[in-house]
Amino acid sequence: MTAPELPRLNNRQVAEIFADIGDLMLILGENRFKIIAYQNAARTIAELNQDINAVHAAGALRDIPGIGQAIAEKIDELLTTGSIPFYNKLTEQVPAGVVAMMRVPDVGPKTAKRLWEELDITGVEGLKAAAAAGRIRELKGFGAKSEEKILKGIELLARRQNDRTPIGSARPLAEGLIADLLSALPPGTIQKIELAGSLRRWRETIGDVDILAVSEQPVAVMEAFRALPQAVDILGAGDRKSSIALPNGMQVDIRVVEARHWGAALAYFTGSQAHNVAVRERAQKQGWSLNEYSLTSDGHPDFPDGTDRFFETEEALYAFLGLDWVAPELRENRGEVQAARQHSLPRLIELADIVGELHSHTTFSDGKATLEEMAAAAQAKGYEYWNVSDHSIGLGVTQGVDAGALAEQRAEIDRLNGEYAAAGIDFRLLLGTEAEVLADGTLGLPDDVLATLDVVVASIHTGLRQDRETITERCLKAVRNPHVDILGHPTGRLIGRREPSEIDLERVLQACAETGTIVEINANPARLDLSGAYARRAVELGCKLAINCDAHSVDQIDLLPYGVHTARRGWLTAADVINTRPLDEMLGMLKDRNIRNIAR
DNA sequence: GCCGTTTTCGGCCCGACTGTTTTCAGTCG
Repeated sequence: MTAPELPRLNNRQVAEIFADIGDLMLILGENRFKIIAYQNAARTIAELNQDINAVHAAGALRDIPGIGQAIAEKIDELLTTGSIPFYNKLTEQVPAGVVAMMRVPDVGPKTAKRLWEELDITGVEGLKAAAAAGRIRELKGFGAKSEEKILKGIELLARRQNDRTPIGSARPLAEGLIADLLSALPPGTIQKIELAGSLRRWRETIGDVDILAVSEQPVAVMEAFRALPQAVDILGAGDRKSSIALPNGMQVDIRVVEARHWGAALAYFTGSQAHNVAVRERAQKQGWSLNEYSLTSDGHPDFPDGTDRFFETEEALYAFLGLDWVAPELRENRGEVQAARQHSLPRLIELADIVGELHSHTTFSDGKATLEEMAAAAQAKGYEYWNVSDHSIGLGVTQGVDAGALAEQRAEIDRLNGEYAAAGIDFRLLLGTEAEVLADGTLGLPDDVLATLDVVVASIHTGLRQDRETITERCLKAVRNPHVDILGHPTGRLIGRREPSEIDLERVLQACAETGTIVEINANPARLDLSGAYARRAVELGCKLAINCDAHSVDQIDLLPYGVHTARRGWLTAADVINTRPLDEMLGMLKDRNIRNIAR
C-alpha cells in the first residue's frame, strides 16, 4: 500500500503553521523562550531562499540557523504525514478565533486569553460586539477607555487590507510625512531626521513607518507630528514618542532623541530585531549592555557598572564593538554580524554603479512614452546604454512588436544613435524585446528574428497558475534558448496582490548559471523579482544578474533605487550585476552571439 | 527550543507608553 499523495506545502504555508504554534503557545502562557524559538523558525522559513521541501529531502533542515532537533522533527512530521500532533493538541485547546483577536492592536496574548476565558469571546466579531455593549469593563483592570481602544483597533485593522504595505507605497508616504513635518516647524527645530525600521532596511513590505529625529524641542516636534493632516488617528502621545495612523491604516511612529544618542538610537530603531539581538549579545560578551541611548558597562573589567558611552554615529558604535559598519539592508541576522567581526562584509552595489538599462518599454507596446522620449529621458539621466525591449507578440493583453515593428524600431534607433554619435554624446540605444514565454515554453518571436536583436529578455506574464512542474519546464525551455539573454521577473509575483508562481527557482537558477542566462532583479517596487534573498541564492549558484526598471513611462526610470537596494539585501556587489559594466563588456557577458550584431 | 571565539548547561534585550492602578501589568517595537 502506498501513502496517499500529500499536497505540497510551500515555505510560506509551513512558516504560517509555526507562527501559529507560537501564537497558540503565547495564549497558553508557555515558556517564552520556546515561543521565541518557534517564532524565529517561522520567520526563517518564510524568508528562506530555498524550497523547504528540497532542504527536507536533502536531510539538511538542521543546517538552517534557528532550526534545531525538535523543530526539524516537526517539519519532518508535517512534510511526510501532513500534520504535527503537537500542533493539533494546541489547536484543540484554543478556539480558532482567539489567536485572530491578537491581531487587534493592543490586544496581546494575556488580554485575548482573559477575554476568552472570562467573557467567552472567541473572535474579533464577538470582541467588537462586547466592547460596543460595554461588557469588557466588567473585567478587572479594564475600563471604558480599554473598550474604546479595542473598537478603535478593530477599525484600524479593517482599514488596512494587508498587515504590511508594499515599500513602493510606504516610502513615498513616509518621505512626504517628513517633508511636511519639517515645513510645519520653524527651521532648525529638527537637527536630524531619518527613516528607520524596515523602510531603512528596504524590506519589500513595511509594517510600521519609523522616524527618528534629533531636536532640542521634542515636545514641539511631537505636537507638529500629531497635527499633520495625514493623521486620521492618534495612537500614542508621549513627550518623545508618538504614533499616528494614516488613512490607509498604516501606523507611523516618531521618536526624538538627543544628538549624543543618535548612533545607538538609529541602530536600535533600524533593527531588525534579530540583528539587534545579535549585536547586543556581542556587546554583552564585552561587558556592555546596549539600549537605544548608549552602551552601559555591565560586568566590564575596566569600567564600574553603569558607565555610559555615547555615539553620535552608528559607525562609531559598531567600531567600538569591533564591528565594521553594517549596511541597513544586511541587518537581518543572516551572517552579517559575523562578517562584520571578520571584516569580510561585501562592498555592496550602489546606485551610481548602474550605467545601463536592459529592459524598457515604449508606445510600440504598452509604454506611455515614445521611443524617442524614453531615449531622451534615459540619456538625460546619465545612462550609457539603454535597451528598448517592447513586448513581443504573444502577450494577449497588449499590442506587441513583430518583425515589422522591430525593423521600424531598428531604423529609429540607428537614426538616434547616429545623432548621439554626431553630437559626441556617450549614449547608445540597443534594440531588444521582452519575448513572451508562451504556455509551452516557446517564445513570442521566432529564433531568426530574435537573432537580429541586441538583448533579448524573456518573461512569463500569463499562465502563472500552472503547476510547479509545468511552469518550471516552460521556463527552463526559454532559459535554454540560445537567443534568450535575460530572464525577466522570474516569479511573476506582484507584492501584496499576486503570489509568486509555483516555479522551482532552484532549478531555474541552476539552469541560468549553466547557460549563462542573466537573471533579472526587476526594480519596479510592485515586483522586486527576484527578491533580495533569491538574488543572493542566484549568486551562490553562479548566476550573473541585471537590475532593470522595466520602465513603461519616463517617470518609472526613477524606480531604479528599489532594484539596487533589493540587490543590496541580496549581498550583491557591482561585479555580480552586468549593467554596471561598460557597453562592450556588458555585451560580452551575454550569451556571446550578440557581439556580432552590435559591433559596427 | 536553540545555541556555543568564556558555555553541551545556562543563559536568552530593554525602555516608552497606556490604562487602571496606588506600584504595576500588558503591549509594542
